[in-house]
Amino acid sequence: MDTERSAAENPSSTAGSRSDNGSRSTGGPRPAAGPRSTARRPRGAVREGLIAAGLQLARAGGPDAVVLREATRIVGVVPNAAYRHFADRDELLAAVCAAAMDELGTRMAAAVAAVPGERGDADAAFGRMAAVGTAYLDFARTEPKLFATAFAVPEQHPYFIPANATGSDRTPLAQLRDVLDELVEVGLLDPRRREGVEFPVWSTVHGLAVLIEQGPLRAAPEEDIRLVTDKVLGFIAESLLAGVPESGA
Amino acid sequence: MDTERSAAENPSSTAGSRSDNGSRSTGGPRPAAGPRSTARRPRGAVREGLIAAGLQLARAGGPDAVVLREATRIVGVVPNAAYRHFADRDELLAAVCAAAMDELGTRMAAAVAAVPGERGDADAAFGRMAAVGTAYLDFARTEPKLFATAFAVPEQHPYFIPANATGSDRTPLAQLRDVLDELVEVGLLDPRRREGVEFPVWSTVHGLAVLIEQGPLRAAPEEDIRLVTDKVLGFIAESLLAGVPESGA
DNA sequence: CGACTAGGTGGACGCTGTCCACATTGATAC
DNA sequence: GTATCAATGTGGACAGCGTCCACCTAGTCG
Repeated sequence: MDTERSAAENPSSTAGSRSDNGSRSTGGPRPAAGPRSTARRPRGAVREGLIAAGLQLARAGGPDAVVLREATRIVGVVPNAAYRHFADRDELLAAVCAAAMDELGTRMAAAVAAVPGERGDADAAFGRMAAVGTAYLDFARTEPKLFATAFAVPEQHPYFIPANATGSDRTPLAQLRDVLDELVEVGLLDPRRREGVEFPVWSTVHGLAVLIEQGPLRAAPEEDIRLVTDKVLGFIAESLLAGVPESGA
Repeated sequence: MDTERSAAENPSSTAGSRSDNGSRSTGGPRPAAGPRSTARRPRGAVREGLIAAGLQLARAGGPDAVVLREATRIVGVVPNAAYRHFADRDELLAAVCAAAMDELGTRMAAAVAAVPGERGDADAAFGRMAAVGTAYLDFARTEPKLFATAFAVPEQHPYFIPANATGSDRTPLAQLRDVLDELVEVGLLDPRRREGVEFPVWSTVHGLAVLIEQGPLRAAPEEDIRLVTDKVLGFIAESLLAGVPESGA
């Protein structure tokens, strides 16, 4: 929540005693706390900082809270500085959305990795499928604004920016596909039903998350939410695994 | 680019052509065309007009395009006049969202009513279930911005405002429940699976609509969209109508 | 060493939501 | 019939926003 580079908390100085008056040089008594000098940060620092600041704003207030001027304020630069790194506010927002999506993917990957059992083990496969769905919903519930932001990419900007950064092979969809493949491998899912089945599953989980966090169900009491969630997840599992020879159990 | 704000400059106020102008011109130094009259429209006209204007803006640009000042401009009043009818912009937006949801419900009802066959007929029941889902998706596809608006109710404002206006007892959820009940009546859905099953179904259809219209699938080619849609709807139908094995689970 | 450029700065514009004080109306109380 | 009053419209103002323009500076490279 705290930015390491927030040295610019100076209170808005509307009619300020701006010390920028005199020319540079002269080794003047530059106030240490207000380094308003130009072009001194390491390369890419401002851009990274703006995205981080935008992410912080999005976490607190959703996509609409990603305000360009506020982000620059957090970073400690003047609003126009942002235009050296982003064409406009939408491009900044798109980068923030990508970062939010990345965080969703990271959390899902962590949840999946936390399920014990090697690949090939049926119980583990089932557990990982559950983990994928649960992590998705958990993210939506614990970080609702960030979840909304991940899916608030402005029009004209593509989803899943070919990120070279954190492994883009860990997008939510990729992870879902992986776990579905594993279900087939261990025999819990009929291979003939595999093709394209990620979309019904994704739609269901995503729809539930959206209805609960942003939709008509958002005001429902916690108990109802749990009931509905169980019903929906149970429906998916039942539908997916239907017609499979009961292995023990 | 704000410069392309464009459009909506037409002075066509949706409110009646009630010429309030001439009756009491104070004579002199007024621009003749100036709509300077005060408090003369029929009761509720401005409020209704603002909602209609907001709906029109939402249809074209989504919830963010519901700009208070623009709505007042369309109606032909000064911005502050809106504050006599709505506490703030969010309250106007909430009313517009309710109207958008109403339109969704109306279209669904029309689609359901268009399916021939009396209640009790299995084919008709199945057709109506399909109509509910298809109408939902059709609305999302033909009016994407309005669909987004229907689900963009500001926090603090409740969904499904108890509208006495257009028969809004036919909310999307109510219609879905109704058609599911009919499926049970005609024997297409196991009564034991009926309880709460509207939520998985709703989640799936809603999730699909959101993913396609606002989410990562929005840039997909039309053919893929159709493929995914068929897959998802098929999945629901199959899962719903499948004879349930006597597993209590 | 001088020129170029990436990246910072300040100022300004039009737009927005919202607050204030004021004006006019139609209805109602006397 | 007139005075009062709540409802409703008006005009002006403010801060905050995104964005454009002109300028300046630090570091790099020929």
